[in-house]
Amino acid sequence: MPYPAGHRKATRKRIIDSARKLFNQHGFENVSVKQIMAGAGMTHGAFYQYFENKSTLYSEVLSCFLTDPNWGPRWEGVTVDLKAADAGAQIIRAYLSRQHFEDVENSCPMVALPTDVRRSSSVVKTAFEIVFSTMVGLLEESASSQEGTTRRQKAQAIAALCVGGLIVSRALHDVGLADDLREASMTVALGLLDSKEPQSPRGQDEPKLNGARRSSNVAAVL
Amino acid sequence: MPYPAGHRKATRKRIIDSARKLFNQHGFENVSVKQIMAGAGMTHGAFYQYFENKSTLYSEVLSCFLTDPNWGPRWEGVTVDLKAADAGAQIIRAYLSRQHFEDVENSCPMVALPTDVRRSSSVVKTAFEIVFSTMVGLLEESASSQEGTTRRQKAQAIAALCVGGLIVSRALHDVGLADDLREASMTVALGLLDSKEPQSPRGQDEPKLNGARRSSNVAAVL
DNA sequence: TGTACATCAGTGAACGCGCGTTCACTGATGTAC
DNA sequence: TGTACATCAGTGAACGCGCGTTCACTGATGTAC
Repeated sequence: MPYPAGHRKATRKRIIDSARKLFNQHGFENVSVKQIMAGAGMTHGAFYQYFENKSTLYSEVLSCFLTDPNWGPRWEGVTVDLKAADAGAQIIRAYLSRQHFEDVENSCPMVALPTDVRRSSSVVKTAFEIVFSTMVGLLEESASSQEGTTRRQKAQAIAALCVGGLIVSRALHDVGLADDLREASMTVALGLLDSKEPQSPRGQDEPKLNGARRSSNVAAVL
Repeated sequence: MPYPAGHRKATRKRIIDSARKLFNQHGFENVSVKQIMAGAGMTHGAFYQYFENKSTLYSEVLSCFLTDPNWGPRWEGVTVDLKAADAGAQIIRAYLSRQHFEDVENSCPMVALPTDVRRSSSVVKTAFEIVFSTMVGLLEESASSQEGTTRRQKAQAIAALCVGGLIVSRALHDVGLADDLREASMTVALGLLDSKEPQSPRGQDEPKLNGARRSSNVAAVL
């Protein structure tokens, strides 16, 4: 067997990593095979020894945000401790941080690619759905219920607010307005997380911190 | 002067209308000049008698959501009365309606195109910003302030929640989950609009309903 | 009323270009002896 | 230890194709007389 074991695996990872960054910056359709392979330090011909075609690469890239814990993007200086009591609040602060706003390359795929996903196959949509559901699951553990709103509904809305706040911020021209929106989204999201049923005493409905969902690889989706 | 007056103007409108629908469905970069012109009932050559090039068409299409009141998308069976006392709630319900979810072609550009806008010129971003600011302005009039949150911040967050809720819904695979998210976003957004400072009596901070912003053409942005 | 005409909206062949994909090849590698 | 070899990762020319854009043209129109 020529070439060391793991050589192919490492090269494949390099291609997917290059594709992820380029997709985040330019969208699915605006990135060529040549660009992806150049980003991985190779020429375009080698691509077809790793992937059947360009389409199959799409869902594979999205899936990698889930399956490999080491590939989860980490925005400079932003950390989230999923085992902390205020994990939900930490997720919101990290997601709507200026670092995430600026780090397009390593962005959460829900922020950079949702409109591409809408137009894609059900495989891609399913991968997207898993990312979203994982985020909702994490937030749900920290959320409290309220009159007319279940914890799950609240968690879904908070996730939508985080994603929407960042997407819209990035599409604005005025940087100051973008900051305002990002911070307003953060304030309101944190408020939603904390707000309780007025009549019920504080302290019930406390998040369970040791759920099975808190495996290390889910951190990667953020 | 050959050809009746207004002929060119009508043709131009047909091209922009065709482009708007195609952009909403496939994104900026995935629509060809040939497709746009076919949608307007012409061949591709005529395009350059109406626009300098394909790039300049982008911002023009976005701008049309603002300037021409008649071009504002109306989702089947959904109406908003901006002069009503509950205008803010009506906007939220219309925006997160199943009709808007399904009517991709006539969708709000903030839902269909934000990731394309992020990658575009400052002209396009500025047009996007105006749409967003108009929506925030309308919501602000219906919103109440709350401890630690100004009415403007609340309105910004509600807008982000509306946009984000719909974008994410459309990218999910499971239709039931998409409905859940859309309705959860709606419930929480309406709750945010209504919620008041607990200590202060209800009734202060009432929205002003006759502001100068309530001109008819702003309806077009929704 | 009828005809010749100037105008210009729209046509479609042609251009250079970059795309996704194929494939004959080159050459770096670990193994066998 | 040194050399010949089989393997296969990666190269880059070539393909057909659709893109944005150009431009010589066709033909529908309202006007002048």
